[in-house]
Parts: sequence; structure tokens; C-alpha cells
Amino acid sequence: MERSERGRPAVYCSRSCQARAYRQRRNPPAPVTPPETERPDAHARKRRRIAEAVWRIASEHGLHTVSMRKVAAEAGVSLRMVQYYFDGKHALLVDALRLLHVENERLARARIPSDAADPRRLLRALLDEFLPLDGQRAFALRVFTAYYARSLADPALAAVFLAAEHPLERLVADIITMGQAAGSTVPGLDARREADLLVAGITGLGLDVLHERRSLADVRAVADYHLARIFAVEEGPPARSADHPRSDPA
Amino acid sequence: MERSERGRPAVYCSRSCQARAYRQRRNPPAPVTPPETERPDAHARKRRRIAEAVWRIASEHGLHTVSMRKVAAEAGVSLRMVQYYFDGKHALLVDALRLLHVENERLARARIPSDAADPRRLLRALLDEFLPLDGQRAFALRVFTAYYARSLADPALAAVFLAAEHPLERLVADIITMGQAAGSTVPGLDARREADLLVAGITGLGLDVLHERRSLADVRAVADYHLARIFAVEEGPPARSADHPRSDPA
DNA sequence: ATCATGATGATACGTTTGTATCGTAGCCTC
DNA sequence: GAGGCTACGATACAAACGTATCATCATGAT
Repeated sequence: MERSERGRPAVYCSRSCQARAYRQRRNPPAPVTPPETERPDAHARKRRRIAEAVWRIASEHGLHTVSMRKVAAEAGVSLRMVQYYFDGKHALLVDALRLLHVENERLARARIPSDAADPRRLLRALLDEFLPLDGQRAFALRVFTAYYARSLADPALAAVFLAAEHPLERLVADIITMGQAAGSTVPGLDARREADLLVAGITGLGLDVLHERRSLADVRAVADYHLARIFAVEEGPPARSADHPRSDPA
Repeated sequence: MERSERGRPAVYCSRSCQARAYRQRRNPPAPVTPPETERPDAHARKRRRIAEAVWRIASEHGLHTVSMRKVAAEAGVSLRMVQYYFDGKHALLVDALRLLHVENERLARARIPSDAADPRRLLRALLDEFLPLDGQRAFALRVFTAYYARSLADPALAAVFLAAEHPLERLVADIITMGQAAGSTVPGLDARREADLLVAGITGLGLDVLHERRSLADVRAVADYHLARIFAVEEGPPARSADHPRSDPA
């Protein structure tokens, strides 16, 4: 019959405290964060701040070093707060991945030029999103990589990747098809197959850059080669945006 | 001056035991496993057996769930044995990765046909090594993926990948070059760029298969498309070398 | 016969980790 | 002004983890 075997020992301050504790013990389901999506301001900001701490730790020391206490310290809040805003460690990891995903999509969407005039240039900008071209993209790439590996053994994480990343190859394929329609591509292409290998390949090469197994210039040269292979050579000015192995780490 | 604060408390069985303990305490460096590469039989077999347990746990539940005790249980040995044969947890992980690498290279080398007659067929066989075509390859791919992510934050693991995997793109490039010399490829190719995207892309697509984000047939279709793009279309019989997933979970 | 050594069992320590409370302060509403 | 709710602090605890011993039993050298 012992009510509490763990946690702080029960030395009730008053009858009212004891009564409230008893009541809360009776109906455990979710008095915490019931709205889940409302409370548009402070609540979401706190969650985001804690999630950012998860990202930083995962990016710098790996996902396996993420603990509730480290996250709390990194976010500058108490352990209790991490528990309060997230439903346990697993939920924290899953939610942090979700948040990173929407954040990343927001940033990417802002970075690629919306003037869809030149399919080749558009495709180039899109593929650049998978390369660690700046600190932010390298950061996100590291975190995603850590999560990706973990998702092989965690269906909840896998679901986030599944739901999120899929239409990307289709987008690339659409851009190539657009180029085909405009007659600016080499004839006889299979847009879907080209898109599939491009996306998977550039992603992998981006990881190689993180690993310092390849230089960024090298990867961009590979991308340029294949873009030139797909699209008929044109583009009057050389348009070499960053071909020189300028070595721009970070 | 207390000699032992941790571990089993010192209740010496005899003066000789005490003397030995004292001596061992004085010179800590490596009385265990000093030969490191000799003792060709039993020692290496035990290490291998323990490493296999690491692989299995990493493949099934992720690298972050690997603990010394779990490894011991999975390998059917005592915790002490894992400590004895490996120098702590980190060394266990690193060595297990090294062993998996040599094992995988051995298997791959045995699988690809050594008759280097047809470059296209040879390349196809080589790329197949990165796809989870059977239980063994899927298994190894899962483990490597887990390690790869961790290696982003662990230089010792990164070193294993760096030293190991690099000449692979060069090999693919050489095969393409071989095809170019034989005149069986489309003109105007850059063998290195083609090899870089092929290896990175097929690897990434293989991961998609593990994630069940793609079907194996889909990935092989992508590979076939690009092989056909690189090599002039020929090959009378369809020449499907190993389509049936024979499922050999070694 | 003694002793060193390698392999293995047994056990315990100190720390970290996830989680479970209990308590309180500030609202807001009746 | 009593009671409910949310946000937060403080604390505690069991389990797991990495590691550090000590003990024992072979076997082979001295």
C-alpha cells in the first residue's frame, strides 16, 4: 500500500497539499501540457529553447551523450523544466527532431531563390541545401545524421524522417522535368532516376565533407559536373559560384 | 594512502596474493594482451566472438544501447571477460568496428567475381556490395551506419572510416576508365565524378532501403539506369546477377 | 617444489541517468 | 479568501553503467 517508494519522501506541509497530491495521484493522465499546440507564445518558446540545447549537444558530442541533465544545463534551465516541457527523454528526442525539421525547412525555403526562372540554377540551390556550406547547415547536417542512425532502431524517429523528407526527390525530378519541357536538358533522360541518385549522392557527399574526407570544392565540382551533364551546357558567364578550392570551413 | 577505494575490498587470501596485487598496482601498463597480434588462435577468436555481440546489439537496437554487460550477455561470457579482452568500453567499440571492417572486406572480396572481363558487370557487382541484398549485408550496413554517425563526434572511430573506405571511389573510377579504354562507354565521361556520385548515391539509396523508404527493386533500377547511361547499351541477356534476396542472416 | 603468468570468476564502488514525487508561488475564478 | 491551475524548485531513489580490484585455477618455467 505504500504510495511512494521513490521521489522525495512524503512530509506533507499541510492537509491541503496532501489532498492535492492524493488527487493528482489518482488521475495520472496529462494535467501537464494538455493543449499541446495552443499557448502560442511562452510555452513554445521554452520548448524550442530546450530543443536547441538538444541539437547543440547532439551536434557537438553526439546523440548518445544527450541526457536530461546535460540538456537542462545547456539550455540554462533546471532538470525539472526539461521534465515539465517534454514527456520523458524519448519524447524529448523525438520532439527535438520534429522541431529541427520544421526549422530547417523554414531556413531552406528562405535560402533558395523563389524565382523559378532557370531550372538549373534552382536545382543547384536546392542541392546546396544538403551541403554544409555554412555553420548552420553543417550543424543541422550533423544533428540529422546522428538522428538518422538512431532512427534505424527507433520507429518513432523513423516516422519523422519518413513523413518529412520524402517529397524531396520528387521536387528535384519536377525541376528536371521542367528543364526537359523547356528543352534545356540533354535528351533521353529519366528525370526520376536522375533525381534519386542526385539527392542521395549529394547528401552522402555532404557527409563526407563533414567527415573531412572530402573538400567542399570537390563536392561542388561533382555536383556541377552532373548538372552540366543533365542540362545542356549554356549559361553565358562561367557562373562558378564557388569552384575554387577556397577552403571555406564552417 | 588507502590503496583501494573501489572494487572488491581488500581481504587478502594470502601473503603471495597481496604481494602480487602490490606489484601489479605498481606497474599498471598492459600486462593484459601485450602481444596484441600474436596468439593467433584462441585469443583472437574470443575477441571476435565478443565483437560479434557488439555488432548484433548495434544492428538490432543501436549503438547507444551497447553496454559492457549487454555485450557480455549476448556473447555468453562474463563481464570480466569483456573487460579482459578489450581495454575498456571505448576500445571495445573501436576494435569491434575494425574487426567488422576487415570481415566485411573479406566477404565482399569473396562475393564479387574476380573475372574482370566485363567492366559493367564488375561495377554492378561492386555497387551491389552497398545494398542490403541479403541478411548479412543489411546487418553490416546497419552497424556501419550506427558507427558512422558516432564517428562524427569520435575521432578514433572516424580514423577507422578514413583509413578504410577511401580507395573505393578510386576503384570504381578505375573500372569506368577501364570501360572507356575498351570503348564500351559513352564518350565524354569524367570517370572520377561519375564514380563519386555513384558510390555516394548508391550508399545513400541502400540506407533508404534499410529505412523502408524505398524498395530494393527501385534502387536497383536506379543503379541499372545509371550503369546503362555510363556504358553503351549492350549485354544481350538481362544478366541479373543476384536479384533474389536470398536472406542469409549470418 | 616453487613461482610467475594467463584466463576467468566474483564482487563492489562511485557515478550518471531517468523518473517520481512533494512543495510553493503566482495567477484566476467563484 | 478558498481552491484550482500552471510553472517551477528541490530532492530522492532505483537501476544501470564503467571500472577496479581480489581470488582461483590451470600450465609451464625454474
